[in-house]
Amino acid sequence: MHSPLPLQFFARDVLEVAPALLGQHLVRDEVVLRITEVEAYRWPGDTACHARAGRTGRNEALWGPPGRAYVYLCYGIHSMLNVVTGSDGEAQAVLVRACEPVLGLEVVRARRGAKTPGPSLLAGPGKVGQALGLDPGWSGHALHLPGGLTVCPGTAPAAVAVGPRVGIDFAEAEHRALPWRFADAGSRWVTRRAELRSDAPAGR
DNA sequence: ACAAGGATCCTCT
DNA sequence: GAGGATCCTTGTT
Repeated sequence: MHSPLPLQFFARDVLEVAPALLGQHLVRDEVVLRITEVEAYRWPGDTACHARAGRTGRNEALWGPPGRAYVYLCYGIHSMLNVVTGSDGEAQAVLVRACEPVLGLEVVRARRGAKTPGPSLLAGPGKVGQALGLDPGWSGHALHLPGGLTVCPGTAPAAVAVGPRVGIDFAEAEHRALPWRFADAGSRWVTRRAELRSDAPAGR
């Protein structure tokens, strides 16, 4: 069992934290998942960010202190896990889009309904939330304190791939084009590889 | 109280 | 690779 990453890890700009989260572990009880793909969202200046709707009950955790979870329901079905970054009062977060299993594969397969093996088990943000047994009630949960769900040190990727974010056709063209999606270039547990570029990673 | 839209997933071709 | 399923949140009436 590891200690969670400290608060200051999350209390940085989202464009620093997002690539740094690749390879880290999401830990809930006996289930451990290694993060392989993330996206950054940051308000203002990003019409894809949920903060565009203003401060609402649904996105309250997004505006709160860093190191917390922001879990929202998408399409009425999927619980999407975000890690809040920056400082209290800002609205920025990292969406976890994909993971690869480390421990607790049995539990993950049970929660997911044990379909076909391989990356389809955990490649996709709705799948990650389901595998961890999350729902919007987890919004505001501290990820840097022991208990429940935490983010713990893992193994960093050898190379990072970058590309535009997925599923934000509603946003302005300028924001759709931002290369704010980051993935472990060496992992198969990633969605839509064709849209990623493996050259010079951003951040750091 | 109602209509609209959505940071997706799954099942087919 | 494309299309439909699915149902909650939000803003408006």
